[in-house]
Amino acid sequence: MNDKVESQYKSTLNLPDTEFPMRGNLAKREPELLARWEQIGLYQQIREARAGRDRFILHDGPPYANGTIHAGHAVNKVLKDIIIKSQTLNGKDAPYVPGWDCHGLPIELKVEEKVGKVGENLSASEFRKHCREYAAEQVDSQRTDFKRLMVLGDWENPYLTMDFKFEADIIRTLGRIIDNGHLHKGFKPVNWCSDCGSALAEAEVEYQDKKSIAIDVKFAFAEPAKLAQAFGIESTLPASLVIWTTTPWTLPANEAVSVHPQIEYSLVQLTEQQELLVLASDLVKDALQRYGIDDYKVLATANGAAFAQLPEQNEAPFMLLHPFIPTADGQPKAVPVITGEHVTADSGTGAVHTAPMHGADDYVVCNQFGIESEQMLVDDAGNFVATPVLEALELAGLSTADKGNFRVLGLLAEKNALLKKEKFEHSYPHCWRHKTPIIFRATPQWFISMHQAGLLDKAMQEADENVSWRPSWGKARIESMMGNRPDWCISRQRTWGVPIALFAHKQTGELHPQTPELIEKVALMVEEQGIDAWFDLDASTLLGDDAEHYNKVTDTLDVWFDSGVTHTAVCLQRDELQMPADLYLEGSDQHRGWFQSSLLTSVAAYGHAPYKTALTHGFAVDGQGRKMSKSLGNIVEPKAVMNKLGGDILRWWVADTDYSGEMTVSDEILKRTADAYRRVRNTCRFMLANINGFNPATDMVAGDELLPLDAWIIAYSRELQDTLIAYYNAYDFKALTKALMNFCVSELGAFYLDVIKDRQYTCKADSLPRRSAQTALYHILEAMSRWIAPVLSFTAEEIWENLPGERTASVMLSEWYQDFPAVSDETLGDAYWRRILEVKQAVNGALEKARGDKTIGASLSAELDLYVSDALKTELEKLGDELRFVLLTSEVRLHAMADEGDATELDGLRIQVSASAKEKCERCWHHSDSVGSDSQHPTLCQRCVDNVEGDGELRRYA
RNA sequence: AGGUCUGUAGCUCAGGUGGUUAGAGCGCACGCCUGAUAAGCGUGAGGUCGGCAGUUCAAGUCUGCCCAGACCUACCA
Repeated sequence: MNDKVESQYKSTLNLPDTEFPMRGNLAKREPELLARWEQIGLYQQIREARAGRDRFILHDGPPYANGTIHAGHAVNKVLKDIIIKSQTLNGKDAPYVPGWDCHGLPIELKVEEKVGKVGENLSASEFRKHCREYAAEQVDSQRTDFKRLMVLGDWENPYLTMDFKFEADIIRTLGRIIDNGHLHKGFKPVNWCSDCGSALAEAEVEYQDKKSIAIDVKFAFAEPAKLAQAFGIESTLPASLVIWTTTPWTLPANEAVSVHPQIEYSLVQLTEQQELLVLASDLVKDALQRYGIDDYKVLATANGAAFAQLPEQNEAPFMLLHPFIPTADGQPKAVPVITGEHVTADSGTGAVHTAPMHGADDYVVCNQFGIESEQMLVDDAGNFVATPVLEALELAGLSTADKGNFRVLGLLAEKNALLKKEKFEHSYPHCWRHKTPIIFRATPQWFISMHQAGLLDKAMQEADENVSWRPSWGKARIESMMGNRPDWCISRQRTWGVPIALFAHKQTGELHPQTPELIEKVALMVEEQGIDAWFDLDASTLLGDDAEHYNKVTDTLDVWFDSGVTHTAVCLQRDELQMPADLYLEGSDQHRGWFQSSLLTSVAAYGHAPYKTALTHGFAVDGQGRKMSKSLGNIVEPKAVMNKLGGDILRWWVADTDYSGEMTVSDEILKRTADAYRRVRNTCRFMLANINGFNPATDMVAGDELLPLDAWIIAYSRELQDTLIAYYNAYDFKALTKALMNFCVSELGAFYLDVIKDRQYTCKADSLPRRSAQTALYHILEAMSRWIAPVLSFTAEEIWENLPGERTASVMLSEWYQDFPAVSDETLGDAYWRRILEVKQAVNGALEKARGDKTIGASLSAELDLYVSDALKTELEKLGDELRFVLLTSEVRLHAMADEGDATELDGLRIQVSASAKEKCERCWHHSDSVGSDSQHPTLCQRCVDNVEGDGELRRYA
């Protein structure tokens, strides 16, 4: 307290007082609030309170049930929560049912680490049990962290894609999509183990060194002269494109040769052989050396695009003759030269033998050019099948692993197409169980066709016409992605997934004629026992004698299908939800993911989109805008922020940041965020401290009795509320936080609160001047606690608890504040006070100058002489004697404009500041002639005497 | 490599249809107050509007190119 003696009159003041602490101590106290929410069943109470009201359905996209939550999770959940809470305050019934995506490979990998692989250490069924347990643990762990973010939802009843009922509904939805004619059976290359006789998942493949035979093979151009022209020269010599491969056995399945459009190729003339070869320019030297040819010359060069088909072209400019596969009429089979981005000039020849049945890249590139193989030439055991052509070539029945491979080499040699053959050791995929090399082999896979029943067209139409994409570029994004996508391959060769519960005829591959009924039967079983019901099922149980003719499909569904059908398994199943949902809200990556899988499955099953609006947010990145990564060490973990700064700080950050692009987080940003939070908090605290002793039931001042300044701030607040609600409804939270902040700083901090302090502290406790201001503060707090509730969920509740009067158990059980008193003052309205603020600003400038001169210190030690225009004078006189309270000075004298004082930024205003020579009142600190006029209180001014023991001073304006 | 998006003071953000010295809040510096005090009030200093070129009498705002970053394409949720 320094050496100053505390005034004996201090006890006669009404100083601010509140239990509401200056510092939030959020990390410690937020969990206490969460416990209380849980204890009173807040989420359920809100449901009951909003039962029957208009609904707002934000449907939760399921995060994957693996790993601790990161900033991206936090952003997503908090944004959802802000929307849910603001809609709840709108009076809507806005349930939030969180969910998790539980099947799939990442969980399989985690479980494998723990218990080993299926078939080695345990059965598939046991493995699935472990997966289920693991996923449940992950859900629990993530749920705890999500709740800690103060996200309100039905956490005790979330949806899990591994719930038996959910699994059954996935199968039912698949059935519906099949009924609508979208299912299609096709071929696609997968990892295939000839020993297992089955496809392997990526996780079942391990890489080991393998010795292969690498060969360089000539593919002769059908029209060599034309080729020479493409290189800009004339020649009639035979010409070949040379490919290099380590899998000779795939050559019978060749359908094309790929070159890179931008790589340069050389046309090389072999002097001795009198023929031309096309090789990537960078590889000419190596290749010819490999072939033992040193007598050659490069005739010309050209980019691949000059002699190969581009995706936008309808036909290939050049065809090659397959070295040994004939067509039906005995002529060599012709295959096109195409361009592919997968081609490199790092090794080989720069031209890639392309067999869509045996390579992933090959399949993709052939798809692009509409090239399809008619038949799979290799059987389940890895042997060539017996087609007439292969029989004639003596390939039929030979194993691709050895004899078949050698026979291909022989054929090439016979046809003089083999330039080189050598041993080649490389890393090659092997079956994890048999430790044998695998092959790429196209197998039957299930697809959802984009075209056969018009799915793509309808989905595009829905996206275009019936969904609002926000930001608007989301529409172009998803349309472009869907437009380019191939048929959706929904088959996976996995253990932990929902089965494609179908029976396919052993010979024809046709689905069983009773498929719809069978699917429902299976679904009922899965509903009881989970997906194991299918895997354990003996086909004869359902098919009877038919079983011998049908294969039970054991592929699992792509997990995107699982999460894609939440519209059915969740929105249609839960009474509190509905479909289509009002809003899906996910990261921008989900245009390719969930937004799309949901749209496609919904359109396929029901013919319409599952959401009315798709809102997107960006990714959390570091202060420099770079993605977070372990190696950069720039990861911001929600948990750490939570434990250090608190959830409300993190939530304010989410709200304050423009989520339409990348969202930057760093220590500095969070520090600024915490600063902003403290400002809002302290403003509320000051208001709470100043309604100390105010009982709204008995002390509230009626609208028409309020002092004009108080009426103004109430009217201002009411208008601000409309603005804030509009921001919430537009999901523009950064505008909201800025508006809130500005209100606290400008209208309140720098003006209203500063001005009313004198009245609050010095007037009689129960006087009209004080009660009027308290009435205003009370209304503002009632409104403010709701304004901030969707964002600052903890702090809002804290204010709520500290407000006087009967109220609900949580601010979230209320709606936007509607009990502002009707106030209207035409003469002293908003325009008037804005004018006063301009004057105050000019006065501040003058006071600051006087302070610099050491003329004054505190503004109450100053007196003002204002030289003003007639118009301004009329305005200022409206406040009479109380102008000094607004300007926070001891005295203000108004004069007609004259050449006195200093000019200000305002035209009609000149100001003279002087230090008051009058006595300072010990109690109110104003300087006044009246100090000492009462002998009982020699250190007080007259109005303080009135306030201490008289009837109290009168205030009419401020 | 391609597609989409983003780039305004140290930080977070405003800046309809191009038009005076580019704004706000925070932070920072300085000052005041000590009856909001690990607070509050005031004043002030900070910007090549990512860069370059162009259209125009005039561009942060239109066009092109470039740079940096993010997301998506290699079936991975």
